[in-house]
Amino acid sequence: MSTKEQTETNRQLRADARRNRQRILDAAVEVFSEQGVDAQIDDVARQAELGVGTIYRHFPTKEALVAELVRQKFLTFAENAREALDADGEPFEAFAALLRRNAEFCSRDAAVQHALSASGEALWTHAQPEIEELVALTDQLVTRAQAAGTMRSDISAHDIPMLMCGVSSTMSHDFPGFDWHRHLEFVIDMLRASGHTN
Amino acid sequence: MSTKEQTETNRQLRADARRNRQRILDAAVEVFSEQGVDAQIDDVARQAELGVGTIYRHFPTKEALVAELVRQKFLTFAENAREALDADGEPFEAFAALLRRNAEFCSRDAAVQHALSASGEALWTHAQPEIEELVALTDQLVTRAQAAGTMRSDISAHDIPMLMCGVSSTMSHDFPGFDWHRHLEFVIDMLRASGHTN
Amino acid sequence: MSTKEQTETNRQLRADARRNRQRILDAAVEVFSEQGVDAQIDDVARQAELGVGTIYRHFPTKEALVAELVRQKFLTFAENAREALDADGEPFEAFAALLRRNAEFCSRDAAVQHALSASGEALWTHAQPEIEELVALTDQLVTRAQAAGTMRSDISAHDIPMLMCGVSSTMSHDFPGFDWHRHLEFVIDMLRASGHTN
Amino acid sequence: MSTKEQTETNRQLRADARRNRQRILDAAVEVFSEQGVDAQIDDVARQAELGVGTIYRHFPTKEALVAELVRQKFLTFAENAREALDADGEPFEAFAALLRRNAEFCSRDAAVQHALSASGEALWTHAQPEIEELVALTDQLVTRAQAAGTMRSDISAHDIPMLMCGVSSTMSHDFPGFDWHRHLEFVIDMLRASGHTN
DNA sequence: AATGAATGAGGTTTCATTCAT
DNA sequence: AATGAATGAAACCTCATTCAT
Repeated sequence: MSTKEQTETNRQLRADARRNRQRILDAAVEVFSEQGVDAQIDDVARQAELGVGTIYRHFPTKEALVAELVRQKFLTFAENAREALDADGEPFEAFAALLRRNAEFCSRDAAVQHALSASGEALWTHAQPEIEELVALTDQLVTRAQAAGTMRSDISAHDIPMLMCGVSSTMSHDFPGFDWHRHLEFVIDMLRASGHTN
Repeated sequence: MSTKEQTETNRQLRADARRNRQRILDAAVEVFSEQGVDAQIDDVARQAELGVGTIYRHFPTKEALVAELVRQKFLTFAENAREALDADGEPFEAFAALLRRNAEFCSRDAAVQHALSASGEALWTHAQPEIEELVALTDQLVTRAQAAGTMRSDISAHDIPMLMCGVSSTMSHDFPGFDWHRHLEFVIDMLRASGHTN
Repeated sequence: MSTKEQTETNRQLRADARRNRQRILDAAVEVFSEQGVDAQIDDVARQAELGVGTIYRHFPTKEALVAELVRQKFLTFAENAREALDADGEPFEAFAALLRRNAEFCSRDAAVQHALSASGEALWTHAQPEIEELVALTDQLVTRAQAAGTMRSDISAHDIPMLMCGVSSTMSHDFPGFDWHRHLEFVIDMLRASGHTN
Repeated sequence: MSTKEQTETNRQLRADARRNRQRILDAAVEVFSEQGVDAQIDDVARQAELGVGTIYRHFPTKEALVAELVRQKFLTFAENAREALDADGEPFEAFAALLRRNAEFCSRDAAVQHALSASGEALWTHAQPEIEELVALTDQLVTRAQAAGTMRSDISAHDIPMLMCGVSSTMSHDFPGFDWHRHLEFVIDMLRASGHTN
């Protein structure tokens, strides 16, 4: 077998493995969203149409799988934040649009929400770099909006995940009267510099 | 055994039983706060210095015990709300004081917070009467503050548990930068009629 | 319930538990002897006619169960050695009788034999006190027989377990021609001071 | 492809295959010696720097691989025995030298020792021819030494593997005071005709 | 009524073996 | 022929719940 063929074969295999890895992550989102993180790995395997062993080949423990789900969520948040930073338009409104986008994204899979409430710090540490980037980007967005005078000046970048986490908690409780869209708009209104309505 | 002795024995037993029931609830708060609702019944029993069997005499399942914890929490919320309704002073400030008091109460035991994120609807239904009373009282408090012109007029009684639930979620994450006192003050700001600062 | 009754009840329960503990140990000997230490805990449970959980209540891990089996074996060795020390008669012959007795005892359950070859040091450490006592007693027996001039003078107490371990290894292989009785007699002959035949 | 090319390719492949087979056996000795026969096939593959699939091409099951290891050990024993038979010098001393040589050889890889204690008869049967040859050669060596009057006359060829197996068991236990060199010398003493010291 | 030992279904994880590339 | 990803039966262990004392 020539070197080229060898390389292509390897790539092929890796592509296969990579596709399975994605299948696992997708299945995990699906299953954990429906049943909470206490769902069984066997159910994830069944959803992914793969053997349990395959999951354990990709993720050494169940916790590692959940941690990766968390990381991917923060990765998306950070990507969205980067786009918001590049976007034209009024800084505060761009920021508000980002919050709505991220909340919408969260509402589509409850998996990570469940995960975060149930589990320990190991989850945060795995996503450390992504979290740090998100905070840095948020800081830029906040600073820019405050400079424009359209965001409350006493808001810090750290307040945003805290408030958004609150919005997310509204999503995961089906208590009567709970409405995360409404919760989010309260938050956005509060962040806006008083006197500035859009 | 004479009737009198029988009665005294019964009284004795009932007093014992009542005390044990309370020991169990206290132990459950302690243990679930520390370890989450996934803590074992055996741990609750050990903390209560009782046998597991005794817990099952008082609560048919683990879920029933957790549900009772939830109910008691709403009971306290309702009691506090009743007191706030009786209190003198500016209606909005009285309401804000209630929120601070309830949040403080929540922060002292994380048990229910953990419980709510992990479990299903059975929890809500067990506490139905207490929840309904709480909503009714909240409605009165909200209406009164809105009549005084110091609370945003578009707030409904249902928004309060939703926003407070968000504050509670801040308590149960030890994410860097999270501070539930700060979150709560943001919420109070959200509720206040614009132009009215205390 | 009176204090006396209470105490009796506890004793009753403990007696029950103690009997089950013994059932587990007996079952473990039976199963590990037949199938080796790789046998499943479920099989031990079935043999003991108990649930798996009961085994795990008595022994935290499978290894702990095996370690206890080892400890009990050394306990018996030490008891036998103590009896040999008390026995009348020629010191070397008393010692030889002890070796035959211990070997016979070993041959009746191969469980520990299997265990020792398969597992690590954790096993030794659990039985440390029993091993030390056995060595001390062996030392006395050896010294006494050497003083009587009927045992080779260059033998040390540590040689005995080493040689007996060799005899045991003969038991656990069903290689054609292997005969542990014969192996043991070679060992005893070798230990005897030359010129002294019984 | 020309016939010549075909042949060369085949030769190439066969040489490759032979080299891989040896790599596997070497890796197996290395890994099983360190971790016991419970080590994973994946570990053997990693040590051999080959894929697991390649191991399964050469050996149908894990047991077959272990059995081959056992066979090779007996092969070496038989070779050594043949050399001992050819050697000049006092027959008993030549035999003792053989035992020392074989023990030394065993002590360098504990793999087979571990294997034998853990596994069943399939191992013996695979090595049947080599074992039979070893026994035949041992018989000649024993007879010769007995004829010379330097070995106990009641020793049979079957006693030798039994006693040596005991020495090997000393190698695989790191129990305090165990010393296989010392054990081996005791065995040699057992075999020596009384009154003949070297 | 209280106890805590016993239960066993069910969860996570491992690993010999197969098979697509 | 070689690779190593995939498989899934089977192992260990947990824990809500039951039940004999």
